[in-house]
Amino acid sequence: MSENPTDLRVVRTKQAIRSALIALMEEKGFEAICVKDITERATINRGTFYSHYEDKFDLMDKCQEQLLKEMETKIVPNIPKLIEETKQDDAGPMPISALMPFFEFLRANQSFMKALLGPRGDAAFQVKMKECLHRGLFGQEHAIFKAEGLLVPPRYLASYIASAHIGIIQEWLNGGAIEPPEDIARIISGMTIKGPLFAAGIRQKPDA
Amino acid sequence: MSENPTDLRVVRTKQAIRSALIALMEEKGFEAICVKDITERATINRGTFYSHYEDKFDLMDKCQEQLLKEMETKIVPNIPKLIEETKQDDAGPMPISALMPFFEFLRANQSFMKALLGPRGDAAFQVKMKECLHRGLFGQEHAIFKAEGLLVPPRYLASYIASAHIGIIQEWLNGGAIEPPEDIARIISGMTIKGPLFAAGIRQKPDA
DNA sequence: AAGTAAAACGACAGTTTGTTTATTATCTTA
DNA sequence: TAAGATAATAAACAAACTGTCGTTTTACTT
Repeated sequence: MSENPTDLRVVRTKQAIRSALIALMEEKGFEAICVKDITERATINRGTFYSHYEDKFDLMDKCQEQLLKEMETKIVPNIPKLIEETKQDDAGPMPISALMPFFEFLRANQSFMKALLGPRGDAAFQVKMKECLHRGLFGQEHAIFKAEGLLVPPRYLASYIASAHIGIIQEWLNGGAIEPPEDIARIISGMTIKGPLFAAGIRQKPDA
Repeated sequence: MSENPTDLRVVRTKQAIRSALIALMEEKGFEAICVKDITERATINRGTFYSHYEDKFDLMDKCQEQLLKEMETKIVPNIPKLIEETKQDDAGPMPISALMPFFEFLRANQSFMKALLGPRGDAAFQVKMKECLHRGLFGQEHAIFKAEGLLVPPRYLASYIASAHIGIIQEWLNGGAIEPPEDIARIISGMTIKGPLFAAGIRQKPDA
């Protein structure tokens, strides 16, 4: 309810609860977590949990919402830049600078992201994240892809690209996000623009 | 334990349990299902459930395992054909015939697949399915992609392609799998071989 | 330093879980 | 088709988790 919690106790408890959630997600997965687990890990009273959240699902929702809100911030403002770079590219370097804030954000929130997108994560979050990417790429007034004249139904184009990106992110996080964000941005852009097989060096010169 | 259940009672109950699981998955999602729900829906005694499965997770595992086993059957035997078609294509029709059994299988198991891959589904299943696709494409002796000379790390190539495919499948199932399998196969192949942007008609003639 | 609000504590009934018992129903096969 | 085997039912059990409440204690704000 409280928008701006000024009381330090509230801030502390909420932080403890969220940290506990993330830690437990990595250990057991959300499904196996019960409220008792969370409160024990956060060393707070169980009743206190219920004074902040309805149940563990409510907690999860709030955490995801916050994350997605921030995430969108890292994408939307960079769309115009991305369009520029995508258009002018053909042989030169891949358009990566526009994607950097996004991947840096993912790395900064590594543990939670990994837990959410991992095998014990939340399928609903993947859907939300796809929608986020979708809005970022298609929902703008200066959208990359005008929905006219496509050879493939827009839904499928969007699904393909969004899912592929999430797949790369999962792989990246799963390996500990060792590679610098630039590398990942380059890999993703290359495969999306030139096509996965071509970018990988398997197919050569695909002409119509 | 029993490999081949000859007793009709066993067959009946197991079938009832699985049907109940699928129905409830669509309604509430796996997370919200309890054993009591399943047994009530299946109109069997709760004790009977426990004589067949350890818990709802065990049931889920068994169902997924069976599905994945069959699924692999629809992919692996068609890999050689797929390679042929992928190689010879450049301007002609997309290689689709090799993918048909796979998409037909998905459609035949529509409700369960949709539930598993949907927002209330199981993230672990998506991972397993990606591994399945991965094995199908990379794990063969006559693999499509030799792991040498790739411009993109093989892990990322595989993740990209597998995730993109699953994304398309999700979109397809989510819309009720209205389009015939051929159409979906064509869309998927096109984007993978020529690249999503090119296949969509946004970029033209991508040369190195 | 006083007033206020949060957190802790402990208890509550209601569910769900997994196990176990004795009993009934049903299938297999001889 | 009858006998024996085995699956399914019914009912009860402790244990764990849930969500809620009222009271007491703690600690933050001003």
